[in-house]
Amino acid sequence: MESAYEPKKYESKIYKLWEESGFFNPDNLPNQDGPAYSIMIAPPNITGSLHMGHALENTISDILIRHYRMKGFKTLWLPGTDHAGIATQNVVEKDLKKQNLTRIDLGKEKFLEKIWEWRKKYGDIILNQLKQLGCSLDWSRTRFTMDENYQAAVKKAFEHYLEKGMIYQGEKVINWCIKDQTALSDLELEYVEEKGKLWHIKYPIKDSNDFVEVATTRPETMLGDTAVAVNPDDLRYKKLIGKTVIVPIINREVLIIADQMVDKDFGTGAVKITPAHDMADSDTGERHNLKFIKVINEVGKIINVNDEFNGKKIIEARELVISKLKELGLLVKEEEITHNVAKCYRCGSTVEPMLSKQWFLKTKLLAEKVLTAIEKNEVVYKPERWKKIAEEWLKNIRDWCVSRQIWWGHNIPMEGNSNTFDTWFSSALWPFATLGWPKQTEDLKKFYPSNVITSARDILHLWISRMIFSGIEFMGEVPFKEVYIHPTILALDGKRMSKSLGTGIDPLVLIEKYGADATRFGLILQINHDQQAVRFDERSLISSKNFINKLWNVSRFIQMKCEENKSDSISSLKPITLADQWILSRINRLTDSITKKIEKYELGEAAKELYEFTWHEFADWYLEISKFQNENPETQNNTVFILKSSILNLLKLLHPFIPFVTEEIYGQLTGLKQNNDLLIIAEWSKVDEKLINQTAEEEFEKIKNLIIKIRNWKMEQKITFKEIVDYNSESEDKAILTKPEIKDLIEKLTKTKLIS
RNA sequence: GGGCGCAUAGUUUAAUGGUAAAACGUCGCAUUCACAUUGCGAAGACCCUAGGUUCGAUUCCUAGUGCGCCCACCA
Repeated sequence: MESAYEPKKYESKIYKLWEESGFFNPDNLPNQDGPAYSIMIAPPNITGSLHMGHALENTISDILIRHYRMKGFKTLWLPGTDHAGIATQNVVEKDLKKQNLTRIDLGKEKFLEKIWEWRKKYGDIILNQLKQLGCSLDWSRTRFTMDENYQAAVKKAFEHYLEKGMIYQGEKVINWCIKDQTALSDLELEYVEEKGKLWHIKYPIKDSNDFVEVATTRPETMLGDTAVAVNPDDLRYKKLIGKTVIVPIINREVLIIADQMVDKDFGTGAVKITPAHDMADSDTGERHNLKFIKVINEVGKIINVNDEFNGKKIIEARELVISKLKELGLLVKEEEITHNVAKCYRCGSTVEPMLSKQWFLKTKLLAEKVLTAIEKNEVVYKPERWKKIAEEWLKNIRDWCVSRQIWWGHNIPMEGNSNTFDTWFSSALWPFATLGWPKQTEDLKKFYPSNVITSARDILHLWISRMIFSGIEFMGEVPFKEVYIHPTILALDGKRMSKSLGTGIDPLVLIEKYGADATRFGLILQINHDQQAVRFDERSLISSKNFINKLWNVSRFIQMKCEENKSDSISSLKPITLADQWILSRINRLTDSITKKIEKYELGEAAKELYEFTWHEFADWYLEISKFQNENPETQNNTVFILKSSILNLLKLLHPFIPFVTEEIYGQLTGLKQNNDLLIIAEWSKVDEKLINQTAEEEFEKIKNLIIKIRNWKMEQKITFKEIVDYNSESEDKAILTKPEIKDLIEKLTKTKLIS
């Protein structure tokens, strides 16, 4: 063993060893009778490359999987990727643009061919990156959301909903992305704060010289106005309710209606209603039976108005409306305003609400079933606060627009292939479609429901809630028992890590710099199971790298001692020193604590404890003491035995966190291997209650403190240890070290680093 | 507008109803020892502000401020 651990020398070799062993696959595990433990990966998009969120999330899952595997469970961690409709279509379109081509030029069939080619070439990059991180995923079960079987699952789900009358086609106001040419669901919007203008416009009241003043940020939509609404309790407008006003420019006569949705205090307190181009107005329109007049089309141009407006782009129409209003003297004022504008979560362009014929899934009953399951604790959220947030959304759920007008995706069966499903419609089936559903497979029986889903909070509704209702609907059972929402990784300044802002950190660069183990450990060290966000600090990875090197050298030392003393046939541990009792007690306590922490998702806490123990208890104290215990024939055998068993135990406890280096050490420590097997399937340590010894811990603590006092004293007085001893023996009455045993102990300690 | 989280050393984070711990950084000291990716030591914190509960608050409560995030039909 070299004196410094070099991750690059070992990591790929060890990963290969694991893959060849077959132990990532539950069917090859030695204990076939063990209970199942399964996790379905949150499938990364095929367009993606590994980011810090992935690195953290998958490290967490890998820790859990490795822990339970060692505990004898039949563990399955299933990998896969998501076809990611809009995202992928965008990427390939961009690629085509380099050759000055659009998807329209190619036509649907050719374009889809291109996407499949693209996916073949780049789609698995991210999975290979997970291998570099050390993830013990069962590659033999890798799934893709567009696989043949998965297509069957989506089809089956649609037919099921159709039969039950839960899915319907309807013309409703939906969010339309003009750039991507598709409908989007409510969850696929991002609200961005923007500076805009609020225009105050006078609408003349019919047969009078009076006006009603309305305010709008989108004046072009007045071309589709079919009412003006006021709050029924608004005294200013009470007498106007029921009167007719004339929408300027187009001179349409519309009614003034009363509706609670109007906020008296915003703008002028009177709202123009455009049912075909606003979500809220569409609801109002339905309540009051208003006409829906569509004036903006799918490509963002004006329709159904007149020759002057038809065919104009939204922004041109807006300018024209404003200038005409000015001419008419009906524009009261332009006000600067900051407001939230809905953007497409994929391309960032402004979303236009518009009337459109789409497929909708009725979600109310589905959501109610999820709420019941949550109430019955069939699915448990960790940390608990996410439960409330999930419930809030489920209680206020709206029907889900599941059709998309993009080409890349699952075809909607009834449609003669023109529309596709929302990517999330297929992702919602992930926990069982990956196991073979709708076929009743062995895997489905064994591994459904999974134990936990590990995820970022931003897809709590988009994905997790929808998986739960799909699971209940199709499998009759929640798809996972626990939802663990891990913290979000922020940049050091507390801002979001994002590629576009250039604040992202590439985990692969970190792996290159510090090794996969240090990257994993450094990440986990920074999190707290309860926390919402973490400011990523690279210094933690430096500490971790040093820690791993420390572990490496501790092992090297023990290996040396084992070679010096080959008698490992100790039948009893007597006589046993205080230090021996202490370390045995401590390591058993540690085993208990780490096991509990992992199972409660307290991984950061566990990592900190392992770091502290390995370095500052085992290495700093026991290893130093072992040096003189090793010189005494009476204590030598025990010491070597305890060193061996302790490091073995520590390697097991550390393995889920830093799998590569622990596996390598395990392999190198001659005589430590059990049945010549790999650490990945070594049996997780059991706590030996008999060895937990409170008294020994307290006694040892006293000696530690004494030694620390001596160190301090020595530093302050700037004298050597020899001078302390000499001073002591010269004058017994002035002695600092009165007890001869302590003097003796400290003399021994000079041979170590405890006092030097 | 509603909700959630956070606020502690220069920095990133712990813990705690009895004035606080670690890592990195800083400053000393050590060096043929498994490890300089090391060991030992030191300096460094009015624990965000204001009230309240309490014998006592950094910790519990309330309000405020700042930062981060989520939800919402502010047109």
